[in-house]
Amino acid sequence: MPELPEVETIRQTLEPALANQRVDRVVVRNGAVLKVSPRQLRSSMVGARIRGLDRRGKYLIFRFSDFSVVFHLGMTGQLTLRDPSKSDASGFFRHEATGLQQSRQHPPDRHTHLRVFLEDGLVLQFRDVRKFGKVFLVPQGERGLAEFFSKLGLEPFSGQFRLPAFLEKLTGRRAFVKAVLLDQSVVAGVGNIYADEALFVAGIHPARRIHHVRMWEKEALFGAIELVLEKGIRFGGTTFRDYIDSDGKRGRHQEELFVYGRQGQACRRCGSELQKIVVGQRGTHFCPMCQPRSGRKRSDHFEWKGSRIPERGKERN
DNA sequence: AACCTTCCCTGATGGC
DNA sequence: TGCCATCAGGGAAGGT
Repeated sequence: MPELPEVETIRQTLEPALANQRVDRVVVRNGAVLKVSPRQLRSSMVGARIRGLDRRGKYLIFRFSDFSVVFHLGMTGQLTLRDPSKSDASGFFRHEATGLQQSRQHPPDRHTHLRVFLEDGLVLQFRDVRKFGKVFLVPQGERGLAEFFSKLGLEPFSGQFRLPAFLEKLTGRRAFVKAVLLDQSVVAGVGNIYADEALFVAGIHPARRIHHVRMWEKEALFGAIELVLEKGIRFGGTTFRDYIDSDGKRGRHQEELFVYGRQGQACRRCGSELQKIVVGQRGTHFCPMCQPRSGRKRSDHFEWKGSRIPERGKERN
């Protein structure tokens, strides 16, 4: 599922191809994913120029002069470019850990709900098998966007992502720490993969209640969130990279995951068998040794340097 | 207000 | 081989 690092990767790879291009034509196949009428979307976009691509949490923002078109990719949403003058790739590839389908340049099919034709001939295609994705038309630049995102939580890598603000968001809450991480009004952009990864890095059992998590653990969690998101972006996210790049390079993040999708395999840090449980209706992966239910002792806490995994016995810094 | 459950949707998977 | 039940999961909605 596209989370912050995947959406950021998409943003980075799409922006150079789309910035300052004029929209020539908009074709809607299935309006189910649109939170605006096809007619209104067309009349706004056609003839207008894409000024740039921004991101907020898991939302991708196409900024025009007088409005923005905002995408949420849901579970299976894809935004891809197709050059009709080049031959299409055949078939789809399925990512083992995330289940996300990815494709190289592909012809529109019954899941391709929206196509945006650009002045240089490229076509931006929105494809979403499960239709959990959404497309919004947000009026008038900053004011509209500020209102649109008013309930969204702290934005990682921004000036607002600071420890005191994070702690403030946690006060008064008693839910599972995993559920709190998935709550987009706390930290924007963390989904199931990166929640599990962050809890592993912080050494916190996902089914502990947030109000029982110690202050030093919350501090570790704060740092862990930024660490795993940064790492996800650095490895190009888990999915969309290679069909956007023409050289076919694959993202490598799936090979770097600590716990997500690795149940039954050995913990990269201690070698224990990783487990999968259900927490708050979500599949949850963790290491029973590194993330004990009762919490780690502070003296056993370890600092992470970058994304390197501290080895056992060498974990104190 | 915070929390929990249900629902949306479709392809993959497993049992028989 | 075919058929059906089950599962995955982000976020909105509705109930407590």
